[in-house]
Amino acid sequence: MNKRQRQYLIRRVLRDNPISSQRELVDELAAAGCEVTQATISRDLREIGLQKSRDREGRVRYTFTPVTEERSDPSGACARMLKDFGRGIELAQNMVVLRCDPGAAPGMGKVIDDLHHDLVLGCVAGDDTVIVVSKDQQSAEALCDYLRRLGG
Amino acid sequence: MNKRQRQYLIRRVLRDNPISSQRELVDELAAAGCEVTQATISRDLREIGLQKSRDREGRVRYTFTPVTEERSDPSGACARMLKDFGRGIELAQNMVVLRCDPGAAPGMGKVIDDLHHDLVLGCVAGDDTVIVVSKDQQSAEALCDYLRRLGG
DNA sequence: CAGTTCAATGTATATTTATGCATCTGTAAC
DNA sequence: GTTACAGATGCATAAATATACATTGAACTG
Repeated sequence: MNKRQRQYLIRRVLRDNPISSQRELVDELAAAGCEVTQATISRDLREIGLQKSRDREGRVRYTFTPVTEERSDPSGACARMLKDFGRGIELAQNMVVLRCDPGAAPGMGKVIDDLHHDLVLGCVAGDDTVIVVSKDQQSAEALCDYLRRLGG
Repeated sequence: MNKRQRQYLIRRVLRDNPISSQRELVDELAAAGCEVTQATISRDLREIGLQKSRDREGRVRYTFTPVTEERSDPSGACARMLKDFGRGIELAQNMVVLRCDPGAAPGMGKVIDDLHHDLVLGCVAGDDTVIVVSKDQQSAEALCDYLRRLGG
């Protein structure tokens, strides 16, 4: 179990379990066969860009707030995010509405910004929704197709 | 200095200063003539809905992530938010784009959701931008007017 | 007024997270 | 093979935040 595998595992565990402290996460990882200390987890979370927060109901949760690694491969990064966290891509007038896992939207928005795609005028990410704004409906359609292909 | 005044002061201080711990905030408040302990600050921040987070550059910041007090007066709450944090309201096709102070967008989005306004199909809040989606351009124009009036 | 209740707050402490420092491991250079 | 170096990690602890409990004071009731 190397660092990269562990960080991937962390994302999976956090996505699938309600974790409210690094201590719990250490236990979950151990159960999954990955024994590391809280210190390592602390560093991992920072590197991945995950941080503790409360949602609107006050529940504690770790959300994905990207510290994107200035990718040399923006469309690859975007494709990976779409595959990992995407839940649906819809067209709405001159916009494309992306649904994704709770907490993942900011990260999604970041990789879309990083595409520097001509058809993207700008995008805003909430918690589980990203709205990507295009010039007009026609552009949005093309963009929507593009993103769907990217997401597989 | 009562609780409400103090919490208002906290928001002002956090908006105007780079604060990275409750300890610092305690000091700033003391300098402003409000002497309370870290424990009180901790409780205040939770009540207001402010939480520590890191922005994309890794800087620590307190952001406004609302625990809105099920207002009996949604449009009043919205008006207050617009006055306190708003920076501009623009029309864009079938959308209204609200700019606001960094970190304030989620709170802004929440109070707009709470309006349950007929013209609002939905909205997504980023960090300093809220996109409010309406049915068509005409509706968006009406909505834009409404919000501008609300914000004074 | 005495008694009751409740919100606000401080104190002390628990809990959670971050980090300085030492160690280990693997790789590259010689 | 040996030395040098860098990244990853643990250990111990510091720093930051949350909270259990006690206290106070204001508002209300009889």
